[in-house]
Amino acid sequence: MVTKLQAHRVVIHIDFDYFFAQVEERERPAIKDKAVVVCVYSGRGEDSGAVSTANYIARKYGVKSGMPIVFAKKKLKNVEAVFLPVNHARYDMVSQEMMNMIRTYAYAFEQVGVDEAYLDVSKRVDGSYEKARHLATEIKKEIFAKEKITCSIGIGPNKLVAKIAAGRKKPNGLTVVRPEEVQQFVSDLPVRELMGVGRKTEKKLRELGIKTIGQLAACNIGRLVGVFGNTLGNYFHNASLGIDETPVEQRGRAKSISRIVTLKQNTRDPAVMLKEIKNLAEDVHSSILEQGLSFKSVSIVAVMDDLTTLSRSKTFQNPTESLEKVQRTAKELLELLLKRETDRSVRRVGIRMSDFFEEKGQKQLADFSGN
DNA sequence: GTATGCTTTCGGC
DNA sequence: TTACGGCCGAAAGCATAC
Repeated sequence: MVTKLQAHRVVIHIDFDYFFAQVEERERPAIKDKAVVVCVYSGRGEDSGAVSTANYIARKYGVKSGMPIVFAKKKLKNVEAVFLPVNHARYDMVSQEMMNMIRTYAYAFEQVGVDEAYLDVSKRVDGSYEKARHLATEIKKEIFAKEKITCSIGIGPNKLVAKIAAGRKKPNGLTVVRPEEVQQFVSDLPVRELMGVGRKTEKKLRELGIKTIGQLAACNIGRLVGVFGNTLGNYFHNASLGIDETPVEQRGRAKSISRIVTLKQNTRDPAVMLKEIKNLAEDVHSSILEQGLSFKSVSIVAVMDDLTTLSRSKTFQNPTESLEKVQRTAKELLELLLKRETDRSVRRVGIRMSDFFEEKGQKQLADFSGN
């Protein structure tokens, strides 16, 4: 039998520090010493909406992502603070510049969202964690020199460990975890550090007496599968041991595109909702066509007054590009949803399209039409 | 039974 | 405790096909 000596991988995870707020700071030096809170305003009332990101000064006072804006204002009531609306177009531009710099360092590159990336640098550093540390320092230097943005970096033998490592020292941190240190490194950390463990899963695990990753590792795998199902149970078991074989690879195009808005006021009037949904549909539809795609599935979403989310969806027999078909389908789906929902009123509505197909002739058509 | 497809919900950032 | 965005991917749950 032929055996191949498999050297350990060396994976880098890069996380841009408090990204949206840092971009705002960079562009308005005057706010740098203040609490900066980047907000998603919902358009109902002065301060309705949620916090997207805050700088570390604001965090010191307990401001967190996802928190209602009014809550953040209370926390910062005796502090010099700046509240700004999100400017996604701006952050996307900065992100792209940064990602294009970073990707040149790696044999394999994977962007995650707007502010995170994985690099497989095994070849580049010849399996050496010392070289990887040096490389990471260089990357940080170049990013700061060219973009004036700091980031936190984690290095490990796989994506799981690299990501957790990046989160250990923030902002502007660098954490290296060598293969032989993995067990020791993860075992005392709270399970919350694992990707896929949020508030709900954390609670479920706590009810099983599991608080740390080490305790998770000690838990019988059958028990985990019993509680979380096959996929998640096995994932948790492997993750608790710092095992993750998933490759660093470029992500393809999005599998769904959606838009959602908060209504001016809660309503049960289908006409009001449909008007909004039709607008959103136009938006999503044009974005899909711009990418030369057709689609097969449409779903609508309603967030009720108690913040529970309901959805209805429909998949066509064949892919289509028709906006009219989307809007007609959305209307049917909305009626279907409201028929079953008699007491609560609706706070937010949205639309989501998925099941994309490449439209082969699209490019030429676009050229002829002058687009 | 297993594979596959569709709908709805969950959870992370 | 307050009051509450806008996305995304993927799992769960169920139905149908072979």
